[in-house]
Amino acid sequence: MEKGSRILQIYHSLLEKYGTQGWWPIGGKYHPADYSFPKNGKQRFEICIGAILAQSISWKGAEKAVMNLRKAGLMDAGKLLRAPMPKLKSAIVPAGYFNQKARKLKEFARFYLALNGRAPSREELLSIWGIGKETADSILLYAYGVPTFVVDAYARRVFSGLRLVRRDADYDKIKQFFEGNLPKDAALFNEYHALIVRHAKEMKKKKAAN
DNA sequence: AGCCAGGCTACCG
DNA sequence: CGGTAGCATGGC
Repeated sequence: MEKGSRILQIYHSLLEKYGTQGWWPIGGKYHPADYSFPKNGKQRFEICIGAILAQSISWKGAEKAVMNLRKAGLMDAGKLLRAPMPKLKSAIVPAGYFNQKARKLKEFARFYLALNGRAPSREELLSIWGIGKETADSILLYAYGVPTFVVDAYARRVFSGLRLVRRDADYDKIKQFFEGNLPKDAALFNEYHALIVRHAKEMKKKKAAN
């Protein structure tokens, strides 16, 4: 069997095994099998902020920081941009790296305002300080519904374990491998990414139990 | 009690 | 160029 053709099969078996995941919580709630988010600009901005806050930290911490920002009235590009640094930093403490992330949020807020409602390109996102490939792709897929595949450490681990990608393959190469062997469908990419993470976590649990 | 989480930048050789 | 220290917190 050719490697690429297994990609869709694996998706179906993961979906059968774990069911729909509802990867991105909106308003503190998960919405499995509903790919219609974001419903408005506020939700869209919040997903972008969450994507930045979630860098190299458990989602739990990022989520707490998102809640704090909302409570502080900062879940708005203009307000976030004008917020005093100490206030911003203290709100995002649970997400770790608060000095760096405060700057990242400000840089993103400025960029977001300048978009004036239009969708950004991947290039534009990558040009922002603090936004790398994975965060850019997460924003495109989850905040804008652009069918772009999000590669993360889990995808690398799972698929190099299956010998389908090289463990040291570069980000865009892995991304192309997925995108080139799947229908270009945002809902599918959304679910697949979530299933990969779910699967990786299940494997880890199993390993820990041994 | 250390390791690792839904990464990225800066700097080193 | 590729490799890696540094960034910070919290859960296990």
